[in-house]
Amino acid sequence: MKTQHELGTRERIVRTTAQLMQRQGYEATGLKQISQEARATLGSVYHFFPGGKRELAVEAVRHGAAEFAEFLRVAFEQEDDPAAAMIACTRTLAKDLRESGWLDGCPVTTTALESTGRAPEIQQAAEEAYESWRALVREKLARAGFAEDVARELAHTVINLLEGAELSAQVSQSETPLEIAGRHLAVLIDSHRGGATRPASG
Amino acid sequence: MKTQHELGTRERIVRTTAQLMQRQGYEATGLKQISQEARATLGSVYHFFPGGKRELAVEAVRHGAAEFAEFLRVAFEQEDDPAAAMIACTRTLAKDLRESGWLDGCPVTTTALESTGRAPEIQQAAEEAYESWRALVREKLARAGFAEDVARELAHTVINLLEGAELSAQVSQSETPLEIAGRHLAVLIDSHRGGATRPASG
DNA sequence: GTCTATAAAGCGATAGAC
DNA sequence: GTCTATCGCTTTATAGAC
Repeated sequence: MKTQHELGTRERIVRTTAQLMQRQGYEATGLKQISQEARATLGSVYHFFPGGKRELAVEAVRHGAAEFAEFLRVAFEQEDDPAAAMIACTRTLAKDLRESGWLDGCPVTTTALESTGRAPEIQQAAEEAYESWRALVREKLARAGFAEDVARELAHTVINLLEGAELSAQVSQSETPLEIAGRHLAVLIDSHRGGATRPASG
Repeated sequence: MKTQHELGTRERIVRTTAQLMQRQGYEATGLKQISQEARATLGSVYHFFPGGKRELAVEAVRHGAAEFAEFLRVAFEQEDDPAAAMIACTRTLAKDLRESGWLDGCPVTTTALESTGRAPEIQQAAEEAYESWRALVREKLARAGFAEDVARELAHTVINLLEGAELSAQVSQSETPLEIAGRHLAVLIDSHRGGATRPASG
C-alpha cells in the first residue's frame, strides 16, 4: 500500500476524512482538522469537493465500503467452508479492533447513523456499502452450494450480526461479542445446509 | 404515561435530550435546541446538570436504556417460547421503526458510537445499557430451561443482531432485515435447545 | 429555580490573490 | 491547484439579576 505522502491531494483528503469519521463520526469531524491532518489547505478541500462536508462524507463512506469489502474478501479466502470462514472473519475483526485500541470500528456505521433522515446522499452511500458487503457473503454461500434465497437471507444476518457484534465489542472493549458471533453464525449457516457441500467434516 | 407538560423540568430535559440524541446523535444535538424543545431555559439546564452536555448525555442514555428494557419486557411477555418471542420482538421493533418514519432507531447506539474513546462516562453508560438488555434475554432463556452458559452467549447474539438489524432497517428504510433477524434468531435458539422445554411444537 | 446577556471559541463556507 | 483572510453563524459554558 502507498504511504500517505506519496498520494495525490484528493486521495489524501478522502483517506483522512474516512479515518477521522470512522473514529469520531461525521459531526465531530471538522474540515479544519481534515485539511490539517491531510496536509492540504481548506482551499484545496473545497477545490476537490465543492459540495463541502456532505460530498466529502459520501466519498469517505465509499472509501470505507471498499476497504471493508477487501477485508471480507481476504477473510473469506482463508476458508473454503462458509461456516469456518465466519469464525476466521470475526477473529481477525476482533484482533484488528483490539490492536487499534478499540478505536477503529465499522468505517461506515457511525456516519450512517448520524445521517439517517438528515442527509439522504450519505444515507444512500451507506446503504450501498452494506449491500456490497452482503453481495460478497451471498457469493461465498452460493459457491458452497446454498440456494439463492437462503443465501440472500443469511447474507443479511451475517452482515447485521457482524455490525452489532463489532459495535458491542467496541463499546465493551472486549473481543467476546465477536468471538460468540462467529460461532453462532457458523451454527446458523450449518443449520441451513440443504444439498450444500460440507468440505471437511461432512 | 404522563404527557410532557405534566413533568418536572428536570425530567422534561432528560426526555427531550434522549429523543433528540436518538434521532440526531450526540454532536448534532445542541443545548439550545434541548432547552427550547424541553421548554426550559439554558440556566435551568445547567442548574440540573452542572456537568453540561456530557452529564446530560449520560442521563439520556440511561433513560433510553430503561425505555428499551421495558420494550423487551413487554415483547417477551407475548410468547412463552423464547424463539417465538424473538419473532414477536422483531416484528414490533420493525413496526415502531417504520411508524416513526424510520427516525427512531436504537436510543443508545448513535450516542455510544460517537463517544467511544472520547467520552468514557457515556461509553460506560452505553455498555451498562447493553448489559441490562442481555440480562433480560438471559432470564427469558433461563426460564425456558436453557443452561446458564448457553443462555449467556445467546443473549449476546440476540442483542447484537437486534442492534445490527435495526441499524440496517433504518438505513435501508425496510422492515426486511428485522424480519429475517427474527426468524434466524428463532432457528439459532432452537438449535441450542438441550433439555429445554419446547412449548407448542415439541 | 428561572431568566437574560454575553464571553470565548469553533464551525462551514466563500473570495480572491498567487 | 494552493493558500490566506474573513464572513456570518453557532456552540458550550458562565455570570449575575430576579
